[in-house]
Amino acid sequence: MRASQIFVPTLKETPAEAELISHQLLLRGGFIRRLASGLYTWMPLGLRVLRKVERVVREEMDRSGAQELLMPLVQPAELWQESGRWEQYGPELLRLRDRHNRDFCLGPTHEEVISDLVRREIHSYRQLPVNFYQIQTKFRDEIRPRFGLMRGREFIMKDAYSFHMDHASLEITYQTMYEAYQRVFTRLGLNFRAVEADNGAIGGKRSHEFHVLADSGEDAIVSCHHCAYAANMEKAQSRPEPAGTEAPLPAGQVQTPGIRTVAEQAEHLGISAANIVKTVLVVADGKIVMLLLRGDDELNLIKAGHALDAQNVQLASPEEAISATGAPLGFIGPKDLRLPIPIMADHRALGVANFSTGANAAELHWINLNWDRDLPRPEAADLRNVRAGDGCPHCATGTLSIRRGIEVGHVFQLGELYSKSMGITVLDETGRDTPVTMGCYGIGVSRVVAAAVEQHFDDRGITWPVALAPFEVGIVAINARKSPEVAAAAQALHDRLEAQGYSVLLDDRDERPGVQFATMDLIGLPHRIVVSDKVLAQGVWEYRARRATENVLLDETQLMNHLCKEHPRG
RNA sequence: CGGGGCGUAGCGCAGCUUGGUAGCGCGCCUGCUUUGGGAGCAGGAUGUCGUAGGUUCGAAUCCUAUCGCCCCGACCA
Repeated sequence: MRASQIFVPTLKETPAEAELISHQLLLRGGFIRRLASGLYTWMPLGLRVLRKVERVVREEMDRSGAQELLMPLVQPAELWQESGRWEQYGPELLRLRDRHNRDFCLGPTHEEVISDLVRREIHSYRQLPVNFYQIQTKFRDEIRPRFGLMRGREFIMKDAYSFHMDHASLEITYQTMYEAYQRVFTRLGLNFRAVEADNGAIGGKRSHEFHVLADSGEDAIVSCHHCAYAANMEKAQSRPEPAGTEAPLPAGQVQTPGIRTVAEQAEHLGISAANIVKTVLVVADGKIVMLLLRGDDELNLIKAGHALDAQNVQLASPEEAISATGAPLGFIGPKDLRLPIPIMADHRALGVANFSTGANAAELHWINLNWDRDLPRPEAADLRNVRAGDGCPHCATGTLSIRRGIEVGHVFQLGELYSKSMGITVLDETGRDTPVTMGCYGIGVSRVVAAAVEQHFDDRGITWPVALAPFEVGIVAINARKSPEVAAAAQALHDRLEAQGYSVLLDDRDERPGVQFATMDLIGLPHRIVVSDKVLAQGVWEYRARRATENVLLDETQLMNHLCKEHPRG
C-alpha cells in the first residue's frame, strides 16, 4: 500500500476532547474519528488494526472448537421480558419502537438471543456441548462514555456462549476458553493478567477477568508476587491475621465533639485507626444493616452484597442513620443499640482489642471495648478491600500488590440462570427434560485496540505490537520526487516485501523527510526502512525498529532475515 | 443522576470583564525556494462566534432558555 492511496489524516495538535493517551494518539494518528459521545468511526488505518484483533480472536476461537455465527443487533423486547432483564437492566439498555409500536432494544449482550436459538434448535444431550460465538457490535447507553474507545457506547465485542449437560462439561469448555484467551492476548503482544473475578448476583461457580496492565486502567487488580494468585478488587481476599494479644483495659466513654471521621477520631483519642472499629450503615434490599470494619479498612459494597445475600447494597443516608440508631453518622456503634439491627463484622474488625467505636449518641465514643467482654461477637464476613502489602490468601509467604488494569476479557460460568428463566432444556439419556448449563465468554475487541496503545506508546506516538500494527513495515522514500532511483528502489523493495507476505506502507508522498518520519512514528509501524540516495549509494537499507533509537544499515539478506525473525510465519 | 468546565475557521486557542460588526498559530490553496526529524518567503480562501429568544441604535461580548461536548463524583460514618 502506498501512503498516497490510504487516507490517514494525522494531527499535529492533540484534540482537546482527548484525555487518555490512547485516545489522543488514535485521534492524532488518524485511526478513529468521533461522531458523537461514545460513538466512533473507524478510519482506514484504525480498521486495519481492528481487523488484526478480530483475526487473532477468530483464529483462536475456531481453534478451540467454537462456531462462529452472527446475531442481530436489534432484539425484540419479549425475550428480555422473559429473562427478566427488560426491567432489571435499566437505562443502559437502549429501547426503541418499530413502526408497529413493538418494543425492541439494541443488544448490549446476547444471552437472550442465543438462549432463544438454542432452545428452539437443540433438543438432545447428543447435540451438547456446543459453543457459539460472534464478533459483533454492541450498544450500551453508558452513563458516562469516556476515554474514546475505552468506554464507548457502541463497541465491538466477541461474545461466546456455551451449553452443557452438566457442570463437568462446562468446566472443560471454561478451561478451554481460558486457555484460548491466554493465547489471544499473548499473540497480541499485550502484558496482561488473568484474575479471579466476582460473579455478581448471577452466581455460578467461576469467573475470570483478563486485564491489560496499564496505569490508566479503571480497575484495581490484586496479585501475589510469590504465587499465581490474582483477583480483582471485588473478589480479592487476604491472609487472616492473628488476633491482637493486648491485655484488656477498662472500657469507658469519651466526649468527642465535632469528630466525624476515623482520622479525626484517631487523632483526638491518640490512638491508631487500626484500634477503631468503624460502623457503616447500609441499606441492603431495603433493610438497614450495620457493618463493622477496622478503622483503617475500606468497605467493599460488592462483598457486602454477597455476605448479606442482597441484590442492592447502598450506604444509608444521614436521615436513615438517625432514625435507625438515634445517633448521627460518625457516632454510631454496635454496642447498646436501641433498636435491633442486624450486625455483620469484617474478620479483621473482630481481631481488634481495646477498640474505640461510636456510642450511639452525638459527640460520644467508646474506648477500650473488647469483644465478648463488652459486647457479643457479631457474625463475621469478608467485607473489606484488600490493601497492598496484605498477606496472600493462597501461599504462606507472598504479599499482595495492587495494580491498575483495563478489562479486555471475561470468562464466566453462568450455570442454569438463563436455562431456567428461558426454559432451555434438552432430553437426557433417560428421555427426561433437563435444564442446560451455560457459560459465556467475552472479549472487548475495540477496547483491546485502545488498551494496546495505553501499553505501547512513547513521546513520538504509538509503538504497536507487531500483531496489531496496521502495517508491519513502513518504507520512507526520501525525496522520491527528485530521485527516480529512490522512487524505483523503494517501490521495488515494497513489492518484494509484499510478495513475501508482509504488509507494507510505502510513504511516497511529496513531503519533507521530517514530516515523513513524524508520521511513521506517530502511526507506530514496527519496522521502518529508509530509502535515500545516500543509502542506495552504499548498497544497503537503513533499518530502524519503532521501539529502537538507532538506525542499522542492513543489506537485503540481512534485512529479510531480520524481518523473518520478527515475524515467524506458519 | 450530582458537581465543575467548555462551545469563536478543519485542529489548537485569543477576544467576552468594560457591547461598536472577529483575530493568532497549525492545517488548507497558489507560486518560488528548500529537502534526513512536523521548512522559509510571498500571496490567498475559509466563520450563520453551538442554537433560539430577549435587552440595545448596535451583541461573539449582557440576560434567558436550549442543545452539544469534556472532566470529576456517585466510597467509609
